[in-house]
Amino acid sequence: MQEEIQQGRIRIKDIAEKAGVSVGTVDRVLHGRPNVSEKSRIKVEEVLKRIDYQPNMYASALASNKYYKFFCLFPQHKPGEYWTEVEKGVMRAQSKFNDFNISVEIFYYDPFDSQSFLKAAEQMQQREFDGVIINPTKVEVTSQFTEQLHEKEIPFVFIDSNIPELHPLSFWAQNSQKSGYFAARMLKLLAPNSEVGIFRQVVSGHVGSNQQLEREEGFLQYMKEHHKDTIIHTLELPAKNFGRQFDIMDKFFAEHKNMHCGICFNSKVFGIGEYLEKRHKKDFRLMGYDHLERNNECLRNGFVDFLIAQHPWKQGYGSVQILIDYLILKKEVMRYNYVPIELLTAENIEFYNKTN
Amino acid sequence: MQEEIQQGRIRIKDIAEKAGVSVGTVDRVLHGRPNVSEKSRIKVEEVLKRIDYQPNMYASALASNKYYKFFCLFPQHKPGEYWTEVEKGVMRAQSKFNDFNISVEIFYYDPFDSQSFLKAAEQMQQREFDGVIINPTKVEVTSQFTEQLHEKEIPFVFIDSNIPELHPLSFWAQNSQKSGYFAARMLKLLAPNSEVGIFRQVVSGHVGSNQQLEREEGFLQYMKEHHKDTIIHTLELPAKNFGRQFDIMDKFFAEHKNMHCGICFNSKVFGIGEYLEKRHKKDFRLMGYDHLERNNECLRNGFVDFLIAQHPWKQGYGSVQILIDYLILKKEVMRYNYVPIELLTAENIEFYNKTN
DNA sequence: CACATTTTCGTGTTCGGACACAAAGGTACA
DNA sequence: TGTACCTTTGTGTCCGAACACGAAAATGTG
Repeated sequence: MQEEIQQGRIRIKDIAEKAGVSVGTVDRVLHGRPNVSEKSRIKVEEVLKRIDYQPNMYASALASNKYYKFFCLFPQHKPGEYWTEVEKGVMRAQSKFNDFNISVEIFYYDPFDSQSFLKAAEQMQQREFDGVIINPTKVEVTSQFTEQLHEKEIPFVFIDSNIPELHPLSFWAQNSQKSGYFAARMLKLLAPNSEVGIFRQVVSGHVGSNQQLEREEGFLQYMKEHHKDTIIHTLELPAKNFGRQFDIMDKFFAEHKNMHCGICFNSKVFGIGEYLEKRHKKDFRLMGYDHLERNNECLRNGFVDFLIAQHPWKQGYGSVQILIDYLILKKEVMRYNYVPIELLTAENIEFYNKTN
Repeated sequence: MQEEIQQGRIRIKDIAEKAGVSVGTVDRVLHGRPNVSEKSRIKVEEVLKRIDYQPNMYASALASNKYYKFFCLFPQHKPGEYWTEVEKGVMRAQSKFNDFNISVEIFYYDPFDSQSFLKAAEQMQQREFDGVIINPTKVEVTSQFTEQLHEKEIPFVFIDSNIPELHPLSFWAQNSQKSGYFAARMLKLLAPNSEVGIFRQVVSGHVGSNQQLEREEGFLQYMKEHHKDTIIHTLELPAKNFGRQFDIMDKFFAEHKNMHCGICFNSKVFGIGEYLEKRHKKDFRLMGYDHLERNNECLRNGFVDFLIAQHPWKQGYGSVQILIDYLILKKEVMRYNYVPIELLTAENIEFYNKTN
């Protein structure tokens, strides 16, 4: 079958022949470049209307011989944490689309220090780049950066959470509210009649991330709609060494003898799981977020029952793809991209795959 | 940033310069073609060892100017059924990789008539093709075709289920046994103390598909390991108009008053769900397989509680990708590809997305 | 050593599209 | 009618890799 010519493929040359003009003219029409007479333009457009021309993107990228630089702005993190997976996705996309002549560079900010976000942004702006992937922080801070990007007409994609009013090109995230709602349904199945504990991560006294708040909101909404009488207790624990405050936790559990299930709206649930393990507390059903090695370990040991995963890998990969589609392939891009809300259990976790 | 030359990219030309030979010689070494002196070969191989050469696949595909034809052999089906989604994935891959000069053609067989499989295979063999995606039927039948493929050295990928002893290039499927095991865990959560009903699809008296059998096997294993005392009732229903045999079903439900949950190990669970709806039977928890419009409708109405999805779209897309990686990009391919075992509920189904 | 044959190797063309450049056509004005 | 200038159009080169072809070098044979 090889060595044959496929009839289906239409080239610029074919269009030129059909329209009775040269390839140069077709090229000018296709790209909306000037210096084409009305007569020629119409001839070409007629042909384009009749046929379905799909340019060979690889030939195109090859010929244009351009180089694209994408920057990422992510929170600082330790290896093995949530953002490591996002980065893996980004890097995978970079190598996968390497032949388009792209490269990606990651910048970091301290999520607990908003000045740090702007400092990193400033560093980036001293260099040239064609697109950015941003994990947004507070609106007032993020907007300072994105306004400059809008001015320079540099597209940006939000990742992991979204701020629609800053008008990103697109975003990749999970619907936090709905995922909290789903979590509530699942927790109620695990422990239908139990009081519920919520383990909050706080930084200097208040919940840092919007995501955590939105998940809790969805969770509470489900309870209001379906199980109004459920009693909920909340324990606030500092982000540093989350779950290692054994004395506070002992007290919390001792005070609520009828609380046999709980949830943690961030990826640090292993902190609680490991506490339960230390205390040999097997009668407590626990849920949390994200496919991290330490969380998975708890799942396998039975100290976490369910994890909700949000495909960080896919978010990273997808964000790069969005920029490529928009800048290089000139395709329409989806303005919103929600990752699925997935339930991981000891029984299905081995098949939660990270490949594309 | 555009218009710059990226330092990182290495071309054949660069290798030639470093090795002090011409591009022709480098090309011969890279492809293992003859007519290269030992001396030149070593010079080139030295350079290749030092650097990490990643050929520009798009330039390569462009230059080779080959055309690849892939065939699929799938079961006949009506629109909207499971296999429609697989086909969508295949077609998406075809258009996505169109610039590699590939095209895909689908052949069908009657899953209840094994002669039909071989007839379709024969039809295919009268034409030329470079790779096949096969949904295997019985081993004895499938092997007749795959042996011929091995002789001709045409690679084939199994989809939806696997027969390892026929040595496919790769396969894409869900682990049926584990997915049944997972289903059992979930059903036990839904109705912890209830007797269980299994709704089997049978054709002329016996279960047609391996997949259904393996899922049931996994299901029973979970029950044996964790809930030995669970009472299970089985109802066999013919594939034609599955779930429309109201009289038989009425009898089944009447006979088992303590049976408040059930499962159906194939994608036709909507048949049972719609029965429950007609009978206004809200006290029965039902599980089934696959993201089909009629199943989703049952999920939304509350007559099916959980669906297990198996990414048919991804299986189709992935199978084409395997053939491309192997034949065109000459990459190592994964020999086994399991799709995740995903739980769909009314709360998360809207985010079960089919995009890549 | 002359000549034929085989092996080795470099050059040139090709793929489809982007873009530079030059040639041709058109218009304006003295 | 000639010249200047702008618009329109076609041609040629390039991107990176594949492969055909022919030249050069090595080997074989009488």
